[in-house]
Order: sequence, then C-alpha cells, then structure tokens
Amino acid sequence: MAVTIKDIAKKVGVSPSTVSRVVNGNALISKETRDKIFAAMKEMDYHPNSLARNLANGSTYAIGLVIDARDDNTFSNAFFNRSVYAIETVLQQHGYNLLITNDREDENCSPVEKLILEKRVDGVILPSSSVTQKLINLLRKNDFPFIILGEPEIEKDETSWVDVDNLLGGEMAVKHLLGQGYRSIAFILENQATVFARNRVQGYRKALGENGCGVNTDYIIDCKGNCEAAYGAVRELASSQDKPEAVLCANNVIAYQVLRALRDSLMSVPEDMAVMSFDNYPFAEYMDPPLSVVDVDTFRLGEQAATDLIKKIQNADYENQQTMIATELILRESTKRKK
Amino acid sequence: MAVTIKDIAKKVGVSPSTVSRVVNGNALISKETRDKIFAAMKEMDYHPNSLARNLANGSTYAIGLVIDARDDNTFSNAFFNRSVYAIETVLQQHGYNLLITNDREDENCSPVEKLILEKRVDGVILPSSSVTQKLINLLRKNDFPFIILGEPEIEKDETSWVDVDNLLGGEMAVKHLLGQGYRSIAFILENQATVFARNRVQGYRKALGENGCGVNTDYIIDCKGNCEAAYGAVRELASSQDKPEAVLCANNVIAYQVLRALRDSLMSVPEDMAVMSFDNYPFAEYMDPPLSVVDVDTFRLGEQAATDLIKKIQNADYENQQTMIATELILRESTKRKK
DNA sequence: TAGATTTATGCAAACGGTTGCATAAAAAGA
DNA sequence: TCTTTTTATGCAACCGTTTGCATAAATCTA
Repeated sequence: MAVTIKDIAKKVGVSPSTVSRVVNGNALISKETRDKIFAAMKEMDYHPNSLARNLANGSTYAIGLVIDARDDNTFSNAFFNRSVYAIETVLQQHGYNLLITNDREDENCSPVEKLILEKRVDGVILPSSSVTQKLINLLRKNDFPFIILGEPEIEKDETSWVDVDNLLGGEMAVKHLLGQGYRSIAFILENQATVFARNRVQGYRKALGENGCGVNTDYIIDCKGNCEAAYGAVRELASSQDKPEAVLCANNVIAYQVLRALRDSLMSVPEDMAVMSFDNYPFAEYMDPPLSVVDVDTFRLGEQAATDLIKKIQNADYENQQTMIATELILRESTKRKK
Repeated sequence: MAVTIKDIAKKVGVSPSTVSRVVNGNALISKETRDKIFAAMKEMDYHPNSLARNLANGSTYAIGLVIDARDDNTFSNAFFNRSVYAIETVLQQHGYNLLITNDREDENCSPVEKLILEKRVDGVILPSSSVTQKLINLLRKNDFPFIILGEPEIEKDETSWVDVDNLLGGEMAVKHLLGQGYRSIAFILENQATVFARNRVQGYRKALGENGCGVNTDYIIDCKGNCEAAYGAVRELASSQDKPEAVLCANNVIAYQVLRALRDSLMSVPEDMAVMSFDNYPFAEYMDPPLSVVDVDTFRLGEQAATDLIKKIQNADYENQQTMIATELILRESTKRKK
C-alpha cells in the first residue's frame, strides 16, 4: 500500500493531524517540526490521497464538461477544441480536474445526471444543446453550479452562459462588405432554427438597416441542415439577373460550396462576387482566393466559461452572468475592395 | 446535506451495511428488506456518494487521458477527436469516467505525475509524444496501468500501445497507385524524424520493392516540419524532365499545397500526375479533384486503447500488447486509372 | 512570580461508504 | 426434537484525510 499520512506521523513522532496541517500550510506548526515532516515526506515519497482528502473536504476538485454526443460535429469541431483546451488550462491553474462526459440519452439516469447526483464533480459546463428544463431543475434542486456554453433556448435570463457574439459577427461582416463597396449581400446559412443563426441574421439585418439598405429576403438562404445545398443555391443565384454582389456564408462547408459554384459559373471572386464566411478554419487561408472570415477567439470562450464556473463554485451567491465574446474579422482576398 | 446511506438505514430500520449490500446487489438480502430499501431510496432520492464509495473501494473509477499541450495540433486534430469520443464511450460502458489533462512541463511535479501520485485515476492513456523514461519509471514504480497512443520511441516492446498501421498505409497507397498504372511515385512527408513517418516510408519502400521498382531517394521529400514547403518542392518536381507520375502526401496541408502547385504548373490531376494523401479529413472529398486517401478508423484506435486499459486495470497481470489498426483506402478522382 | 496569552500539538469525531466476522433466526437433516 | 446448515442481518473496523476542541508548554505581562 502507498504511504499515508499516518506513516509520516509515526516516522516523525507526531500525530497525523500535525502532518495534515503541514501539508495544508497551516501556520501554527513550529518550523522545527515542519522541517522534519517535509523531510520525511520527501524521503518516503508521500503524496496525499486525493479521494480521502476530497471526501473530508466535501469537494471533488473536478468539474464536468458535457459534450453533446448526438451532435456528431461537436467533438470533431476544431472550434470547440480550443475551448476545451482553455477550460482545462484554467481549471488546472485552480487545482481542478476536467472530466469529460458525453450526454447520451438513457432510460433512467443519464451520465450527466449521474455526475451530479453522485457528486463526482463540483460543477458542470454544458452545451446549450443539452440544456433541458429537466436538467436545469435537477441542477437547481441540488444547488449545483453550472455554466452554459452557447446561448440557451430556455431560461436565458436565469442562467449563466457564454457565447460568441453572433449578432456582432453578422453585423461586422456586412459592414465590412458594405465598406468595400458591395451593395447587395446574400447570407447563406446552415439552419435558421438555431439561436446562433438567428442572431447572425439579426446582425446582418441590423447592419443593412443602419446603412439604409433594404433587406431582400430572397437573399437569406437557409440550407436546412444540408450545407451542400449551398452549391445549387449559388448556381441559381449566379444565373439570375438580380444577383447579389457579395455572399456571406455561415460555415466553411457552405463557403466551399459557394466557391465551387461560382467557379463553375465562371464567376471570379471577388470581382464578380465577394465571399465571406464565419468560422476561421485552417483551410480558409488556403482557399482560392483566400477567404475573409469572421473569427472568434474560442480560447477566450472556454476561458470565460471556466473562470465563471470556478467563481460560482467558490462563491455560492455569485450572480448569473451572460458573456458575449466579441468577433473579429480576418480579411483576405475574397472581399477585396470593389472597383 | 444530501441524504446518506444512514438516512435510508434509519428510515427502513436496518443497519447501514444492509443498505450498502442492497445498493451493491448482494444476493444475501431478503426480498422483503430489499424492496423496502429500494422504496426508501426512491422516496428520499438517495444516490451513493462517489467519493466515499471510491475511498472505501480504493478505486477512483476514472482514467486519465493525457494530451500533449506542446503539440498545438493534437487538440485541434479532428483525427484525435474521434479517438477521444471512442475512449469516453468505452469507459462509460464500464462505469469509468474520463479525466483529461494537458501535459505541461512543470518544475517539480507535472499534472500527469500528480494524477498518478495522488491516485486521482486508476490508469492513464498517454500519447507517445509524452512518453519519457522518467514517466515510465514512475508508472512502473506505482504499478500504474497505462496504454500509449501511438508507437513510442522508447520501450516499444515493454509497453502496451495502439497505433495506426502506418507501414501498411504506405504500402497500400503505393500498391494502389502502381495498380492504377503509375510507375514512379514521390512521397512528400512532414517530418521524417517521427516514428510514424518512418513507418510510412518503410511501407512505401516495401511496396515499390515488391513490385520490382527501385526507390528513387530524390522522390522522398521531407518538409522538415514546414508543410507549405511542399508547394515549392512540387513546382520544382513538375518542371524537371524526370518527374514522377504520382505523389503521395503525408497529410492534408501537404496535399493542398501539392494540388495548388500542380494547378499553378498547369498540370491536371490525375492525368498529368496522380495525388494521394494520408489523413481522411472532411475536405478531402471536396478538393479539386476529390482526393483518394489512406483512411484510418480512429474510433477503433481509441476503442482499443480504452478496452486494453480497462483489462489491465481489472487484471493486474494482463500482458503487454501492441495493436495496429489497419488502414483503409478511400478512392476518389485523384488517382483514377492511368490511360 | 502568578496569571494571562500565545504557540504548538494531540485526541477523536467526522466525511459516507464497504466488508469480514459474529450471530440470530429459519430451514433442513437425522 | 436436536443438530447442522443456510439465510439474513448487525457490529465495528477501515479507507486516508480534515478540523474543532482541549491542553501542555512557552512566552509575555504586570
């Protein structure tokens, strides 16, 4: 068996409590004993058992990050990864561990519920897609600290969450395009049913409105989940007499389809039509032409979530807070100024 | 405070041990008491406290997955993500939790060492890039079960690891190209210093050798970590009189650069030169032309690692085992049969 | 120098479970 | 009917720490 606090105590000739106090940096222990205990700990290679410690402290020093397994995308989403990395970094700085769990449907008790009920973690970070009323109620009932990643569909004012400022993103993109001289702008999105898509559209409309441009609803194209449909939509758009001067894409797959459609329509970018996209994925700069994109500091997203959660854990009456991470533009060839 | 085993015991009028036995499915309890206890548990919404349980059992029911933070790629690597997902899935099936930690350098005690020494987890899965002799020694000294993800540089015969069969991958790719009628094949790789690159080259050489083709060492091009260098290399290759008929790329960035270089050299793919790549990334099928790739079932990779680790945990003298996950070919336009 | 403080340490009860051993009651065997 | 066996349960120690309270020793105060 591993060496315990009692072994150290015996070796030095003090009580376990004294050793415990030294381990925890209690000031009341004389320098002399402290030194002896430290020496013994080093010699016997003592390391406190986290389970015992946590049981006594009533804390796990772990937090759970929930991944929505139904969303095949999430885990393979480079975007999300930076956030996870940030979360782990912050937690580690505060002495917490990161526990990852998939949110699978389960008859009686889902893995997430288990985490909470069996007190395996001190708090959870959950994606807005797994926020259900049932889960929220459970969390509240157990006084369980939690932070939502992404603006939730429900309880948005009564929960803490962190999201990308998608409205701002849509707005910035459109303003940039207008500033470059493009007067009519289409927006091709993945699925209008999501909160973030709606927010982006709102930003798009806002920017157009502020510049006195009307919104042509024909220019808002919803792929309804099938991003490859963007190809057909753009081919059609390209052959109409009333084509937009620029197109904004909700993600990289759409952007790729748009570029392909324009090439096949013998239109050049940005001369015949400018293209801009959300999601700064690694390939954006390799595209032909390199794509201007709305970027998001996803590290900050995770960092903010983790920091907020730790504050909540350490201070029970920390107030709910909603944070938007500002978007940034990365400008490349695909939106060069219109001549 | 939460309801404990004692509360249930009191309510039903039995001892805590009886409740414990019911919770753990001990057969010796009469159906009558069992039913009463279950009823009470439901009524009082009892859930065993994992910390207490684990302390008593001397087990954490968690395993640690180490991520190499120095490798900026890993976390954003879609490839790796599927493995993580697989690992989590297997662990969950066995009642284990997944704890993720970054392997940061640290003066005295790295996060990974801490995990082990403080017994926060029952075993670890580590990337070959964080396998050091020091860590191996620590693991051995503590009888700590571990599995390595990727063939390690050291101790490869005395440890358990799971890796992609890169030799086979190189071999399959070359055999496919030869079968399609391409007689001379270049191989552009990221960095020959890595084990997996060396294995791929070995497979490449093997396939050429078996087909009686000599290996032209000028055709093995090492980008030395800078994948964008592939562009220049291919432009040069394209203008030489002795150009290969096909080129195999070690990853998607190289493949992208190669396609770009060929396009800029006014060569068409596959007519003038076939292109094939490792790494089936989502964009491979959208490339122009769609890329043939060597694919790997990364889910299986993680699954195997997790399964092996659990076996090791549950059976201390489970023997070391090295598993190679077979590669598969996904054939698209870029390697169409040469006319 | 006696009493009040301060400093340093130990005792023992928690934290919430598990489990070997003892034992009472019930069932089976002779 | 009296053992023997089986079945069902309780007792108490244990897992490795933490911590409130008690207390002895050392230092200070008047």
